[in-house]
Amino acid sequence: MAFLAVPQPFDFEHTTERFRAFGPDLANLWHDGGLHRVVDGREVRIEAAPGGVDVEPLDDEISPDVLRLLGAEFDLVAFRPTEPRLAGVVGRLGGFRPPIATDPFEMLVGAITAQQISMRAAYAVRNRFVERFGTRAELAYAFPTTERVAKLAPDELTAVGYSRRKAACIIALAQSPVDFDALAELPDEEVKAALVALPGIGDWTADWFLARHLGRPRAWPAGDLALRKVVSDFYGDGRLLTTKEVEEIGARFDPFQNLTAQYLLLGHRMPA
DNA sequence: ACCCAGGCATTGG
DNA sequence: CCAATGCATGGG
Repeated sequence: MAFLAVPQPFDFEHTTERFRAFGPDLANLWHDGGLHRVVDGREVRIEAAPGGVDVEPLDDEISPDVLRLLGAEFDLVAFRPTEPRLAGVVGRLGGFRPPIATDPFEMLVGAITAQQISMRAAYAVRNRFVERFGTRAELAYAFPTTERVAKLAPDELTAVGYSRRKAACIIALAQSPVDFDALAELPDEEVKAALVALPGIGDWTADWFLARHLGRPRAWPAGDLALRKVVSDFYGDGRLLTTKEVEEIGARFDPFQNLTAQYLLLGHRMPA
């Protein structure tokens, strides 16, 4: 068990809430007070420690992924909103670092899975997918690889609960030659344009890719139903604001739209 | 038995 | 730009 320092402020429980909130996630498995994930073929356990986390095993291959997973790259020191409603949430959830989804394929498949259906339903479907086509290490599963998924037949995905359209899109994504390393070098709008050109990926999925995989500060998934609800509740007039209205409201949080969205959503899941 | 859930693609105003 | 449609599962 080796100690890994995480930039302060940092709250392990708030940061890992996502991996407990919607039921278990077999690829990011909460077990007995710690988070288990397969990194480079090895299962890693992460648990809370003063000033950071204890990690087992830990080496130079693993630590960058763990730090990204714990949202170390976000600038929480600069994120000091003055707007009262948001400031209240940030004060209450201090040290929350939005987790980065380190693997782009896993992130996009997870997002496609969650399109339109409830998070509970999405987790159930995705876990069946991970269990059937992934590789179990000890407790956690390595997410299914693009190579494996590229060879699947649509029926194998509908069998675990995907719609025919989602099944086709996930297989097409696995077969597509998209270069995620190259994408990561592009500005937000160009990343979005490249992703939205792929079947089954729209504004919502591309925005969450910017937010949760690339950690782009200005990512703002204005079409997200849960975000629309929180923003409507805080800044609206009683009705559910449209995507376009939420998009416009995002400007007042510039350049911290991503942190704002994730704090608002966590605040919504963890009421005062 | 419905209805809604952290959408998308398509068609048609 | 907006409205309507079908899709799959899980929870209320």
